[in-house]
Amino acid sequence: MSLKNAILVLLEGKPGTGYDLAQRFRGGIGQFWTASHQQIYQELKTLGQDGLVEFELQEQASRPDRKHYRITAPGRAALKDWLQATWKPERLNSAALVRIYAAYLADQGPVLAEIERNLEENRAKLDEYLAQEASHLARTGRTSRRQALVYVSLRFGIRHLRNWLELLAEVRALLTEGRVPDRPA
Amino acid sequence: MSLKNAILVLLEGKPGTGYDLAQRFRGGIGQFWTASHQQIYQELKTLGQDGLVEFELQEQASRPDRKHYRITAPGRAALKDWLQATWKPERLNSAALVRIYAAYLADQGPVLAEIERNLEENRAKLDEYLAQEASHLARTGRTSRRQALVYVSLRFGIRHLRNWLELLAEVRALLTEGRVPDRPA
DNA sequence: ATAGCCATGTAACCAGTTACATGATTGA
DNA sequence: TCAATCATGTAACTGGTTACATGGCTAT
Repeated sequence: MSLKNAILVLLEGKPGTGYDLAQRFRGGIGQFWTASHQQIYQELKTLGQDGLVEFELQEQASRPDRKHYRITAPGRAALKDWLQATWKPERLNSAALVRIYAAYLADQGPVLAEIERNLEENRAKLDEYLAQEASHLARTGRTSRRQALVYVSLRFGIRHLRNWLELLAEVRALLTEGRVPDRPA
Repeated sequence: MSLKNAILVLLEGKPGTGYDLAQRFRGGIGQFWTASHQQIYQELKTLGQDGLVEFELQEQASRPDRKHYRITAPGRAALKDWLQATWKPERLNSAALVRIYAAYLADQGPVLAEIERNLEENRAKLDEYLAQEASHLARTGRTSRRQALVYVSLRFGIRHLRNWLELLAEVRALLTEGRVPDRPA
């Protein structure tokens, strides 16, 4: 249900091929929704059958022909309906958090190694996001509603990463030095 | 894969019926992993076939007999292996974030209504978590590694909720007053 | 040469949701 | 009397992952 709408959001922003969409799911909206190319091609097919998107064939020598998709009027309407519908409770399933929660059942070595790796990864991602934020703040002139929403979403992502980093640091301190935070979060 | 291990974690903590587990998935570990009773019963069946859990039938008059499950030695071993394995990248899929990201395509009314509802819900949940934190901090004496991990996980949950609340507040300010945050997150 | 990008897809499988089914007990 | 709690499950469906398949172009 939501993959469908995430695709419509992307195509509303800018038409493109399935391949393009797969790329775009790695940055921007990819913070909040991801999809593999297999899923995307499938979904585009159904969306096409339902008339919510349409494509133009661009023939190419030596490569598969490109299908350049764009959203249709019914597609826009469906998307708007979904955006205005009531949100249903989300389930967050994080294997990493389960592993941390139960880390007392494991040997420290391998767990700490994973934590280190994750700290690195998330620090790098945070730097990226911070750079994006800086470039937003450097922009002069009034911001469109759309840009503003992208920006507050980015802020959420930044704080989310910081939260993760803090968790990982606390877990590391706990496993290595036995230190437990003594003041409220 | 992870549902399986989440169940093993729960049973490691304390044996119980499928019904019990469904309850427990609402508090504590339920912050990070949720499952419906249908999933749980299915999974317990397969875990039983694989010898990772076993059950004792407790007959009851007038109600379905209870199957009291507990983890087995091979179950514990499998869980430990999983806890020590390398973490694979997680995909976070949040429909709510997609809706916010694309809210500029919708009428404000219904979106703001959902945001209000969500603010309420999350504030209530935050209060619960804060109460749990307070009761942890009030506890005297040394904490076991296990309790400490539960505690740092809880702290993560608290900060996560605060992050959500901040996002929702920023979106509301944006949609109602057109106010865009002007200082870094 | 070898890896990575471009560009599409199918098939088998695993995970999760929704709907259906039963039925006594307890408390408001 | 109505809703919630206890206690189990099946069946159909939808969503998502993994593996497989093709094949030229470009940069190192």
